[in-house]
Amino acid sequence: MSRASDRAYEAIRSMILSGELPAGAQLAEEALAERCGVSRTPVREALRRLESDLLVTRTDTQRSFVADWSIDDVADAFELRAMLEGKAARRAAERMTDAALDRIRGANRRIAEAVGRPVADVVGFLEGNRDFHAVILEVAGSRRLAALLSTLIEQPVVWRTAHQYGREALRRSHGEHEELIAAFARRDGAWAEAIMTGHILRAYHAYADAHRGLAEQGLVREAAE
Amino acid sequence: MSRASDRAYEAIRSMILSGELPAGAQLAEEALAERCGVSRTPVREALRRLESDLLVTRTDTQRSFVADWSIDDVADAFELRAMLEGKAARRAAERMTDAALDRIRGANRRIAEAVGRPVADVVGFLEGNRDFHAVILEVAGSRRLAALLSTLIEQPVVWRTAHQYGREALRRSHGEHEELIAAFARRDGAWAEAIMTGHILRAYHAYADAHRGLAEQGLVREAAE
DNA sequence: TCGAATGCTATTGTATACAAATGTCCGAGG
DNA sequence: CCTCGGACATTTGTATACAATAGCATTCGA
Repeated sequence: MSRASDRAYEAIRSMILSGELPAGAQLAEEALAERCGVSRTPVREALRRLESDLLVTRTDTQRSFVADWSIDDVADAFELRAMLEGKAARRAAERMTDAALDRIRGANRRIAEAVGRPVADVVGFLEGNRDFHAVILEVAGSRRLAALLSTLIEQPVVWRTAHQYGREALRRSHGEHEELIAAFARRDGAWAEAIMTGHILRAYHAYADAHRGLAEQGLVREAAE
Repeated sequence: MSRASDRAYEAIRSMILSGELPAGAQLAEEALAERCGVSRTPVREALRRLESDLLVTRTDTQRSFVADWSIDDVADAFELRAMLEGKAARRAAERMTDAALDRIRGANRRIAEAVGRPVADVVGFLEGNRDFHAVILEVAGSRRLAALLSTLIEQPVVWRTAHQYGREALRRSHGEHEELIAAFARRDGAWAEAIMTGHILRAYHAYADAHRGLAEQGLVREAAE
């Protein structure tokens, strides 16, 4: 962790994910440097990283803006993610160890707890979910696959609408994870791939439905205006 | 094209691809800056880009080295590339236009010419091949897919052994391209995907065979020592 | 009134200086 | 002979100054 540039990266990233910096906003290095309390050099580095994460775009004249994800972009990203995570699940099933399986079970147990709370703990759910998928990716054992997926997993729109998911959707997610665990326990790669692909695509449609609902209420574009 | 940093990127990249900078060599910013005739700042930027291309790795203490691609890494990359390019071919077939089809045919015609020369023109082949795949990716119309694939297409080991391919392998490649064109002409996504996946995997095995041959002659590792 | 040229401002690109961190090597002590 | 420290050399991180370039608005001419 090289202090300043990582701090800048985290700071800008969270400003984008939270919507504090709305889609289309210009990202001037000097202004960001001041807001992050560092100089332009680490900010520049952070912007390049965010650009490769596709959270930031640059015009042909090198000016940076918060990326504006259209509905099609999100669909595109989910489609690719479904394919790649499916692949990861297949590889993971074929290489699964008992120790890793325990960690995956633990993550899903934490998810169950978060969902079971009197008031569903969405942040807890997201954390458990992240761990669950991270262990699978680790067991899949492909640096490249991990690198490719890392640019697809965190999208601002999704992040901001995750809280719209109902308890039912969270519970269904937990159930699909249980099925994945069964596939892993049997080391059945094809099964794991099928479930994972469906799991991601279902998550996409849950997002799309929630987003459509918001759009009808005129609640989505406000941040960009 | 921001002059200095792009020059540094191209310069370092070609030094790696050509083997002038062997796998495992340390990349000190100052030394590279001097070799490229620029200051450290653009070199740093170039190194970050090369790192995201997986041509350069960094230790936990932030020192950069030319990435060392093991056989497994290469297999891994080809496997992913086969999947992603297959997907791209499917999408391209579904969205193909007559104009794009003409460009694809033109690229394959240039490949045929390069292969047909008295002495096979490998550089011409590679250029035509690049165009061929680039148009498909363009028609597929997924920025994300293009971004993911860009980190997989150019690998130093492959680059250096491409010249080992025999004329027969080049001709077979051309033939597979013709079949792809047929699938595109019929807008048959499933067909295009199947052929493309096979095309990439065949290329992988051609590479693996050539590489194995070199290894037996003890000709591969010399650059790393 | 419209369009093009021009000067001003904002923003990014590059170089360089210095600080912080890492690696290396050699000597003292066990 | 090995290991543990510590000084020195290398390398990377950050800040800042300055240069180059793009954007913008205003004005001048037709």
